[in-house]
Amino acid sequence: MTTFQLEKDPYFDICATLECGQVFRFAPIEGGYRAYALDHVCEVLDRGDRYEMRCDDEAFFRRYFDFDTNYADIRAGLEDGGLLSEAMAFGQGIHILRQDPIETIFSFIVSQNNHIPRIKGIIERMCERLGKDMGGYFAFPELEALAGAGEDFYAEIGAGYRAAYLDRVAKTLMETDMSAWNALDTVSLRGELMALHGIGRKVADCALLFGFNRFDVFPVDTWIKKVFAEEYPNVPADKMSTLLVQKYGKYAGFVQQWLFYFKRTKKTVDKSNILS
DNA sequence: ATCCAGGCAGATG
DNA sequence: CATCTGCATGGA
Repeated sequence: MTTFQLEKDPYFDICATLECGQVFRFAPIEGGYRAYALDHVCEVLDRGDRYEMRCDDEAFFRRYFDFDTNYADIRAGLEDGGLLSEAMAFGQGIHILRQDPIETIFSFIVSQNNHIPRIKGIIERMCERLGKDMGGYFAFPELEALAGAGEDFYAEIGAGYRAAYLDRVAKTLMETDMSAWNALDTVSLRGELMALHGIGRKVADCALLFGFNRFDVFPVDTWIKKVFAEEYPNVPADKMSTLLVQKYGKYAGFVQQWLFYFKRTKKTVDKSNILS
């Protein structure tokens, strides 16, 4: 275990970064969060003027949390003085994590037509039963373990109809040379992902954004559909996604994440206000 | 209880 | 090319 300190920055907030919906393996702890990625773990503790990072691999988590990207520059060209600016202020501390491609592929297959609490549970059970025991937590499973588990395993842990997708994608990827994928342009790489059974435009775009660091994408889910229902009436999700990439350009993925977090969280807040 | 969730594949106009 | 339907599960 190593520890390093991180001065507070207006454009990084651990809560917003983990809770915004891009990642499922984390948990709040006393004074901060514990985040898991592949076989690594990091505790992020709020010390007022700084974050204290306690982790097993400093270089891994400096990259994972995307501390080298200049968010002020990215934001500068995107402000619109309207809804987007409001969402950007709300999600001011979001960093797009640099997650593992395999972990994002399987996580977002699980996510389709599903609730976030259930998604977390299914992924957690995948790790508990197929991942390496790291002593206190479990690693995300190796592709070989995912491919050897069988469809019935995924059904047992509650994956529902996605069980067949998970099994088939794992087995297909075992036969796939993914090493050339990083050299592909975004559209070609999306094609490779969508060729996998159970991965459509939305899951592919999430993997591209969170697992392959492609920002010229705009995953369109039920929440984003609600945001743009008036601006793009009766436009199917995949076409809406293409239009939004054209509109927001090479940083469209950041815009998507701000709007998604804003819309989804605002709804929750509104509900609790009504109840209280 | 009924609806719905970070959608997808397959079938049908 | 566009639209429709079934799908497993469980939280709200």
